[in-house]
Amino acid sequence: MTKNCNFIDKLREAGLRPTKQRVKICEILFNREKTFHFTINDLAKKISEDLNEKISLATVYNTVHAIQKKGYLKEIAINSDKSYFDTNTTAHHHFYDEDTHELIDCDQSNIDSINVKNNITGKKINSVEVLIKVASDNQNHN
Amino acid sequence: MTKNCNFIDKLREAGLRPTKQRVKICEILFNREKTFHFTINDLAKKISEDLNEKISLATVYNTVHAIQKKGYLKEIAINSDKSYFDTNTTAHHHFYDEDTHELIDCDQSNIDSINVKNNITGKKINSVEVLIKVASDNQNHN
DNA sequence: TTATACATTATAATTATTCTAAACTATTGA
DNA sequence: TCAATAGTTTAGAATAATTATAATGTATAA
Ligand SMILES: [Mn+2]
Ligand SMILES: [Mn+2]
Ligand SMILES: [Zn+2]
Ligand SMILES: [Zn+2]
Repeated sequence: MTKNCNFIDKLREAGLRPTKQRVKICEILFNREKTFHFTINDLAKKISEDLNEKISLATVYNTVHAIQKKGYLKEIAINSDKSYFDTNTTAHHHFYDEDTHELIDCDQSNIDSINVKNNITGKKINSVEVLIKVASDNQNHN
Repeated sequence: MTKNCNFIDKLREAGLRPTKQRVKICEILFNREKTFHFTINDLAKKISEDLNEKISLATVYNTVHAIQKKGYLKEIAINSDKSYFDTNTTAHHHFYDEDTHELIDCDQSNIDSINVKNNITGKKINSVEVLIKVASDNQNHN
């Protein structure tokens, strides 16, 4: 998923037409070693930095959502200001740095597996995820 | 915190002038047996139902944020559409019903205490909370 | 190659939230 | 008691993220 291969086939397999814009966005998102946590704004900024041509904001939204619906991106709820997306689509936990507003993956081995003893009746569990909010150690002591 | 007492003293203790609007909002929020999870919109709707007089939306926002800053309300990040607030300010986990968009407290005894083995260097942990997303058992099987 | 379905785009609309500034009210301390 | 003051409420404007619209452009199947 993070190899420098062509995304034309990948997109096609997902039933998404491999347009220039989609291929470029996939390159940015998936041609990397590490997980990428981003907001639409982060991505749009990265596009305009990396690219000579521009991609309209509507297309960035459309493409990210299309890729997400196919299961290649995960949306993470951190605050109500904006949506965060994650190229790591596996079930995993996060650190959220309240100083930098940065999301950091928390290795599964870092937290023992969570057992929910009693679930809501008639419902099935879709995900169980931990959010660890961290901040600088030297805070202002009023 | 959930007794039918006067909120005039409570607000005053918190350094908030006990205005008519604030007292009314506190009654709605805290004069109840169970935890209340709500969005600003939920609360505004409840106010207009319960009350003959109206409270402006700006005041609802102002008041909820003022109460939250004093530590009597907690903000919960569930999705990026809107903010959720919680009258239960203790550290606790949640179920989120993706069908009804309802937040439900998860009893601490329902999940064994979570131990984060390795924290981010130079940061302190402010909270560790679990979000369990649930949905109806009988989903559409395409 | 051509028709068609799908995608991109600029721009408008929507929604949650915050800001502004004027009118109002609770509190303080003469 | 009662102004002076500081804080509060309010309608409405502004902002910011996101979604909708509709015209134009492009990928693909036949
Ligand atoms: Mn927010
Ligand atoms: Mn949204
Ligand atoms: Zn992640
Ligand atoms: Zn709760």
